[in-house]
Amino acid sequence: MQGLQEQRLPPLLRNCWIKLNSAFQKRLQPIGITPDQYIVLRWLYEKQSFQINQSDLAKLMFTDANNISDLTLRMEKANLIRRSISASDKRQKVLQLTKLGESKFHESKPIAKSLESKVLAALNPSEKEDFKSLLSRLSSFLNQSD
Amino acid sequence: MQGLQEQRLPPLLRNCWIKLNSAFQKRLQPIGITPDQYIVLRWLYEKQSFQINQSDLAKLMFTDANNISDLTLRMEKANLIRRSISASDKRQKVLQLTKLGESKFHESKPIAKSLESKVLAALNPSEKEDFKSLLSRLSSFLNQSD
DNA sequence: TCAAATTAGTACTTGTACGTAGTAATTTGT
DNA sequence: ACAAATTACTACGTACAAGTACTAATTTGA
Repeated sequence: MQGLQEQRLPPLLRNCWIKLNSAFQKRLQPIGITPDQYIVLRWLYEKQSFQINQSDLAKLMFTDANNISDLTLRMEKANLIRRSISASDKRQKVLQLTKLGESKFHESKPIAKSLESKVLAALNPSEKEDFKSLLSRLSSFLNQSD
Repeated sequence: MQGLQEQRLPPLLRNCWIKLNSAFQKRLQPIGITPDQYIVLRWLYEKQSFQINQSDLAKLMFTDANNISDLTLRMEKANLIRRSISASDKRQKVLQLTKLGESKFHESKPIAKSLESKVLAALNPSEKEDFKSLLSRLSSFLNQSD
């Protein structure tokens, strides 16, 4: 009962994403954060000079308010971020890194980089660009066209 | 606060997979099954002449015994499949489509096909092949190299 | 042959995706 | 100015990914 080599696009995409995410998750385990939490830390670090609220973060991460609400609640409990009511709009919660969050981000960043390099090493330089560009087009297409 | 156009491989992969899966999920909603359940129905239909147990299915779907255990339990409750103890090895559960499962598979198949065509329409014919071949190589690489 | 290792499946936990429905704050339109 | 619409966030439910720990059945090896 060996698995056939799967040729269809959806299972190929699924498998690439799940395995990549899982590899990252394993590598982050000693640090005690998850891949999604790393992405939050990265965005908050890169956007430090802006006031980022949960709805901004949802857009940046191509997800929705529900997921961000859960995710940021878990991260607040883990003392990775602070959530404070915005002065200008009391509906909004402004997100900021804590010291712990920032330090875990710096610990994690080389892990993320090295995994990405490792994966891209499976492709030669021109293939890398082709692949990213195809993924990028597909991603835009899927984001607009439901 | 507009989202930057993301360039890194992992978020691109993540977004493609999640949006594709979500589009499929929406289209399957009237039928009352999920994308993963569709894949199970498809494998059981294609492998009808073999005895497929949960561990076989886990390999075919590149997942593990835990997920298959949950998934097949839900599908058994929904009367989409039957799970019977194997005569030759009492640890194994042999999986079979029910009438309902087979009928929902036939209803879903055109939906799956049309979504795949729609997505591939974002790429021209040579790009399609390149893309699948790159995904396929990445998938193999990730499956072996942890 | 019989104890040890392996295999098949389940139970439980945490994190995430996504749907619906809800509250509270803010903006819009007349 | 004020009712209606919109926006920001939360609560709750189901499905799924992945880890650990467990039972029971089968295979192995000295």
